Amino acid sequence: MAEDVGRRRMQQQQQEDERLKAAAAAVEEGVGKRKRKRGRVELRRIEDRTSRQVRFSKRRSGLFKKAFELSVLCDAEVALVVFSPAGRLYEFVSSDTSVEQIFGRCKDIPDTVIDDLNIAARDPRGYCNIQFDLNEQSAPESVSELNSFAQMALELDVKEMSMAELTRFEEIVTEALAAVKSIRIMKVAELTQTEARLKRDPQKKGDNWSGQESGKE
Amino acid sequence: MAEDVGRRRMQQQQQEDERLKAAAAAVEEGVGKRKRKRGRVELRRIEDRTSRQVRFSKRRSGLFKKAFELSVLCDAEVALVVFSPAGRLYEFVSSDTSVEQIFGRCKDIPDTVIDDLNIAARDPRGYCNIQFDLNEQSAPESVSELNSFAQMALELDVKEMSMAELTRFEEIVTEALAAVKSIRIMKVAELTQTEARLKRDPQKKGDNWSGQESGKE
DNA sequence: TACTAATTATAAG
DNA sequence: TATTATAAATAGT
Repeated sequence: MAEDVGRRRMQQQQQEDERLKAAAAAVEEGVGKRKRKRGRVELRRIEDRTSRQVRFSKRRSGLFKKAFELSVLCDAEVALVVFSPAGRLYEFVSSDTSVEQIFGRCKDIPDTVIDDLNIAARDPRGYCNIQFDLNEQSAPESVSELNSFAQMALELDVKEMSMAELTRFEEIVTEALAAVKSIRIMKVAELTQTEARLKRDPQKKGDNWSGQESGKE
Repeated sequence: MAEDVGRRRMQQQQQEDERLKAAAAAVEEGVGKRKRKRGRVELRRIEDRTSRQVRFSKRRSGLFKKAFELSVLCDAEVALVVFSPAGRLYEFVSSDTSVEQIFGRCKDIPDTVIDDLNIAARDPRGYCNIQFDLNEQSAPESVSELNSFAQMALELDVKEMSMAELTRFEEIVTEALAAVKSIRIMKVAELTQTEARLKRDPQKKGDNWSGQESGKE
C-alpha cells in the first residue's frame, strides 16, 4: 500500500542519509584516520598479517560453504582448491570424482569465453554426461581439514619428523578430530531430519536422485 | 548490561516472532501454496529445471566473485572449477598459474584418490609412510592405534559410515591424537638428550617447517 | 569466540 | 534485466 511504499522509501532514504552524514562527518573531521565502515572492504591485499589471517579464515569458510551449496542446489560439479598464504591446503570436491579427474577434464576443453576476472567458460561439447550421486550433506570446511590430514598422513614419515613437523602433525590430527566430530554431529542432525521427513512422507526414503528426473514436481 | 542483553534477546525474539507471525498468517489464510520466504533456501537439489538454471547462474557468479576476493584480499592461491548441470565448464585461477599447476601441488600421491568425503587409496600399503617401528621393542599401545587410524583413514569412506562407525572412528582419532602427543613428548626427551650431546660436538641441523602459522586459519 | 552493524548475496517476482 | 524483500556473509569489536 501507499504506506508501505512510503515506509520503504523512508528506509532507503534513511540509509542514504546515513551514508552522507558519515561522509560529511568524516570530511569535517578532517582526520586521516578513515575508520572503514563495518562490512565494507577495499578490494586489495590486506596488509596487516593478523587481520589477513582472520579474514582468510572467515572468507574461506564462506567460500567453501557457497561451493558446497552450489553443488547441492544446482546439481553442479565443483572443485575448489585453496592455498592459504601460509601454504596450507584446503580443498573441496562435490562429486565422488577426484580433484585430479575434475581438473584433468579442463585440459581437453578449448576456451570459449574469458571475462575480466580471469574466469573462463568453456564449452565441453562432448563432456556433458554429468551424472553423480550426491550424498554430501557435510560441511566443506571440515572436509578439507580432513583432507589436509589425509594428505599429510600419506606424505609424511612420522618417525623422520622434526619437532616442528610433529607439532604440526599434532595440530592436524586435532583438526581431524574436530572434523570427524562435526561430521558426526551433522549426521545426527541429518538423521533427525530424515526421521521427521519420514513421518510426513513415509514413502520417500532418502535423497536418492538416481532416475528421478521425470518424477512429479 | 542486563539491558543490553535484554535488548539483544528482544531483537532476536522479534525476528523469531516475525517468522512465526508470517507462518501463522499463512496458515490462517488457509492457502495451500506455501510461498517460501524470499532469500531462504532449503539445502537440497532444486527440482525445477528452469529455477535450477537461474540459481546456478546467480550463485556461480557469487561464488567466483568470492573466490576472486579471497585470492586478492588474503593473498591466497585459489583454483575453482565448476561444471554446470548442462555440462559447461567455468574456471577461475588466482595468480598466473594454471589450474594444472596449482592442482599439481596436491597430487604427489600416486594411485591415490582423495576427495572431499572419500578418503581412499587403491593400495595404501605401498604409499603409506606412517610406520611406527621407531621403537619396535617398546612400541606403545598408542602407536598401533595410530596405525589403525592411518589405515582407516585410507580405507574408509567417511560419508558412508553409519553412526556407530562414525562414533568409533571418532574414538580412534581421539586415540590417535593422544598417540601423536605421546610421540612428540618422547621426541622432546630424545632431543633434550641429543642437545646435551651436541654441546661437545656442535653439528646442528635446522628443521625449518616453513610457513609456520600459529593456530588455525 | 561471540556479537552487532552493515554490506552483500539472492529468491521471487 | 531490474527490483526488492529477506537472508547471509562478514568487518570490526
